Amino acid sequence: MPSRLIVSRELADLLKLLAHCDRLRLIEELRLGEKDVTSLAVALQLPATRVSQHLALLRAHRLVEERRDGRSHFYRLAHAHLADWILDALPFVDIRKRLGEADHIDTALALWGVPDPNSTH
Amino acid sequence: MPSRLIVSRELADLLKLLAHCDRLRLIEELRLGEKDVTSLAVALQLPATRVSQHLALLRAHRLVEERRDGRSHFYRLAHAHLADWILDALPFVDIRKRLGEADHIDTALALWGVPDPNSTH
DNA sequence: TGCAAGTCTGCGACAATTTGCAGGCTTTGG
DNA sequence: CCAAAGCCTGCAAATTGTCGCAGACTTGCA
Repeated sequence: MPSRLIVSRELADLLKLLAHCDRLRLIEELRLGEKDVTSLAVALQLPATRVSQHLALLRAHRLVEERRDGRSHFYRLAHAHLADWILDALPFVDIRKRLGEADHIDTALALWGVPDPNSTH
Repeated sequence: MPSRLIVSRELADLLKLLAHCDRLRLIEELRLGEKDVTSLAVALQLPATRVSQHLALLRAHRLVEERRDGRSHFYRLAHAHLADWILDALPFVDIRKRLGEADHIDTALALWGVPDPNSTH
């Protein structure tokens, strides 16, 4: 009955893959649809090589899918609601860090196209 | 507008914290209520020192809370549905790995007290 | 007071990740 | 066919994370 152990290892691998600032931003960037490497690099202000390396990791674990058109490589999320699941983790973020930055989070959610659950209008 | 960057970093820190087999098992072990360090060590078949170190990390990020009774330290989840959120990630696990282990996952979910969504009876 | 159970922290060796750079592959356009 | 654009991979240095061990701390009990 090493089932729990096996599942835990799978989950840990998945979380390890997601536990990087750049990769999270990539996933959120793909929330609304596919983009090519250069666009992603520009959007995230990162060297294209790094973006490519991160995408290779995500691709190896089947979290993103690739489509080639000409010399551009377009990526999209393999699971449409992965980005949603990630944002669901926000309530678990240590509150101390949010002090003085609380509205940054709402702003960020808005920037990512997520309706603000605290807003009543 | 570095808001997205800030939120991504917070989330990455959180995921990094969760991205470890032992810590995930600890969290799932605490799903149904508080337990002391020795019980956890026995349940997970790990040296108590290691369990303590992992718990210290989780505590530092406010994911678990401590209660001392006598010489035992009891831990409980700070967010009751953290364990549920983690299991929600199972659909994102690379399917290749699940081949030949598919029923391990259902078994594990059952062991963790989660109703099997694939079962209709 | 003294000792043992239960747990925590600091430290050092080992292992895994990250990151930039150099070079290679494929496609487009001349 | 050649050159440039766009992207990928391999490699090595630097950073970060892991894990066991030794020692310290607190509590319960004699």
